[in-house]
Amino acid sequence: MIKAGIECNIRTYATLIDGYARRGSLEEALRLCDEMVERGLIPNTVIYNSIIHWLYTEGDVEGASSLLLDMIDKRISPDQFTYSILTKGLCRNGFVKQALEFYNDVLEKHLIEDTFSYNILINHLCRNGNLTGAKQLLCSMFVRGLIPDLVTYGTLIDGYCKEGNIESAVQVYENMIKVEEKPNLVIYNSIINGLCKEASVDVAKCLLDALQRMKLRDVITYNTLINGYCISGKFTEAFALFSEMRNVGILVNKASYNTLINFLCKTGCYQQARELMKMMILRGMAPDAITYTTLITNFSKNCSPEEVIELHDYMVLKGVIPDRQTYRAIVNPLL
DNA sequence: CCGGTGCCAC
Repeated sequence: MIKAGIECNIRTYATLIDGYARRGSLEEALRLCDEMVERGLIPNTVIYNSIIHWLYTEGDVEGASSLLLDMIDKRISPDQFTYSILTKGLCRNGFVKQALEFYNDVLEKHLIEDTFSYNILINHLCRNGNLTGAKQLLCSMFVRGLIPDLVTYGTLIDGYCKEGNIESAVQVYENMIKVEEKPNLVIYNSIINGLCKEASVDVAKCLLDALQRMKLRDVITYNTLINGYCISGKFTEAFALFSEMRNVGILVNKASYNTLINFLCKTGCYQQARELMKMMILRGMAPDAITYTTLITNFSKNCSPEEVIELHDYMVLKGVIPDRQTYRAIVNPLL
């Protein structure tokens, strides 16, 4: 663009900066910020939002905070994106209480009314098992005149399903239907997961068949049910479903393999588990940190230290980035 | 140009 004499504007830089940050190159993103300033362009709210978001994702709460202060200092006004980014950043780094306080503060000042931030808070309360708090937040949305959307309902349904409280999940589902919201695939997947975890795999399978007829299913639907079969000890069905995916045109992913590898390990089939890991490599999928943790923890309990180290070396050679905790706790002491 | 939900481990 520069060579062609087309001027790069803030939007050009914002796109590049977010792209680099998204790919994990925060340093390059920050370098581009400097570059644009040198060219007389001032980073706007969008750019600040993007960088703050990716700093939080990396776990750099301090870096994110100082950038926020810098933003305020330079009188670049935060918007509803900023608030939701802060809400999620605080939550995911363990500051759920602060996030709630922050959000109440923002609401009291009538700065913003935003479903996104509510959804984030509800999600984190659910994950911490505080379904009562999550439900209260839903109520306070109504009080503030905010309309819950599919994500709000889906988040609560998932929360209740994970808690094993199918009755409440159904209640939320029915309320959702009343306000004319049709469930989306994400919600169906949560329900399938809930059914599997309370040992109703067969009901879950019926739901999958129904979704199949509507052509409404994806790799997560299948993975969830494969996991459900594994939980119930139905390996034949699990592997059958794994094979069936190819026929219906849904590509297996790393999670599909990881699920089966885990349950092969749990039933003592360590060599088969390792073979399946090699199979995923042959299919062009490098093992990930979860494959690594699954195999290493199970091998360390049941196989020789040499085998564990050999396994570690092999996976690293194939491109895995070892899970730090697993490496420190298990592999490192063996070296 | 930036934010929210679902599958796999510990």
